[in-house]
Amino acid sequence: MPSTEKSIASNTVSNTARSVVSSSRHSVVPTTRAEAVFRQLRQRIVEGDIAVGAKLSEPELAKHYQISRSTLRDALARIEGCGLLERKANVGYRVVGLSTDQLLEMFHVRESLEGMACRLAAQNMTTEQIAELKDLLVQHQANEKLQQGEAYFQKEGDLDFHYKIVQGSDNQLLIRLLCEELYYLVRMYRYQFGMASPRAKRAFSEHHNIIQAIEDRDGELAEILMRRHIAASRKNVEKRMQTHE
Amino acid sequence: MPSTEKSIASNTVSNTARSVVSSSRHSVVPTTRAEAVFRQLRQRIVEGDIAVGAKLSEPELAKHYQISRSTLRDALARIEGCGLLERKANVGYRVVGLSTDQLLEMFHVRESLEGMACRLAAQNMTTEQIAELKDLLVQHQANEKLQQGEAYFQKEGDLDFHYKIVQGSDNQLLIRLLCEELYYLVRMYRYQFGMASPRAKRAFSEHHNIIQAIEDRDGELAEILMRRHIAASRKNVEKRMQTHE
DNA sequence: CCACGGCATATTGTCGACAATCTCCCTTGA
DNA sequence: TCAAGGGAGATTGTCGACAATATGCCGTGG
Repeated sequence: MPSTEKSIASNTVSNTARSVVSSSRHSVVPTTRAEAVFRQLRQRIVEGDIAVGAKLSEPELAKHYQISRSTLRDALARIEGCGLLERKANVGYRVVGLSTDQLLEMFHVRESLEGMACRLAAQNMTTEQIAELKDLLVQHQANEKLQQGEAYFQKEGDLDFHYKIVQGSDNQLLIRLLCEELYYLVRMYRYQFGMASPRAKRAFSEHHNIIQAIEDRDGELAEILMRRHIAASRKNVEKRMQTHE
Repeated sequence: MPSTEKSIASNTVSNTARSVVSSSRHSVVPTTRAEAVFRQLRQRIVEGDIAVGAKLSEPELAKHYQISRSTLRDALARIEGCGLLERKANVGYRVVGLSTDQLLEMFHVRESLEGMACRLAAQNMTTEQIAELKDLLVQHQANEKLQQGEAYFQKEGDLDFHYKIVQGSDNQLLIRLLCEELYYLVRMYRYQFGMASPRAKRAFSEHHNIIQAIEDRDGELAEILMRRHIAASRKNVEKRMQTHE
């Protein structure tokens, strides 16, 4: 049995509903020092504990984690693979910047990639996976009724929803690109920009329709709905950008 | 002048037409040992000089390139970022395997990603970029007439065509995902499977129509055409799979 | 004959130190 | 005052050695 919920469980604040929906991610225990530091550092960067655009000092970080620079550099290289760090020769690593342009770029990539994932999910998801997906939505609904307005956790739940669909695509490459590269960036943006969505209710409805299309095994429709769902989020951001500028 | 065509020049067979269309890629000179070995090793893996699925011996490679294991590991980590290597803790790096399933997965990802790239290219490409794209197609046509049947080099040119469109999308994330991660895998597959396309003429025609849609700034059509173009290649492979099985 | 366990070997993970390069500041001169 | 050049300091790149782990072989027992 997979008995590793320690580090996630240490997030004692949000245990009410969050761990229920997020428990399926990252279950294995780190095997090596570099791997452990990799995960810790990645989380710190995602959550904004290390500022965007900040330069990382190898000596300082190595001392902080009580590891050698070699081990730290191994960890940093992995984080770079997640798209969270940039490296320049003879200069070092730097947390990627988060411009609104980049945010829109991500939406475009997600629109195409998750659209395809949704099409494949309609084709490949097992009935059990679909049932889990529906359960997730029910939990979200109850969750939303409990703490309405607190859109933040709903948004983390939103990512779990997208996560499950991508997993259901049964396309390893797609899963890797989205779950191991893009979604960390997405989460970093959400921590950074707050992302109090005024679209909560509509998003729920859209999620529901997407599940319906998947259940009907209508891949074409499922893809269209997912693309519109993400495009709507993008347009929402674009509108707010124009307002605030 | 960039004086690093040694290992490429050693490929004396294909200098006739290949360097003409592919010369624009990767022109900068490597700055560090790790970077240099990174590029050499990546090319060796792409071209199949190191067999797929083969395990890489760090001591052996370090000795071969006359560098320390630390430097080599740096290079290997970068190659892993290209999706060409897999790493297992306490076991080491291994060249990724190339199953036909994975090949189909790549087609699906490219269909969605390059479809979006094409849509954005229709929107963002400059007239000069479009002109370059047309020039490229003209070169391919002349090239094809010269060595008709030799579909292999045409295929490398095909990748240049897709490359230019992705660049024209003006979406840095998209460019990174396709040009710095997926396309190396694509090229590795082509070296491995030969990929003597019977679709050469039709592909030319499809390329032409795609350019036309981009020139008309019809992003919607451009995306559809690109997706069909890639889907057709996928179906072609699927058909051959059924035949040979 | 096969399955299991332990040992020898080789490989990977980690460490600390040195070399090469960049950054910043200060001096110098116009 | 400002621009250019040089030097001190700090940071990254690279190296070789040691420790921890996996792999394969061999012997033992059933």
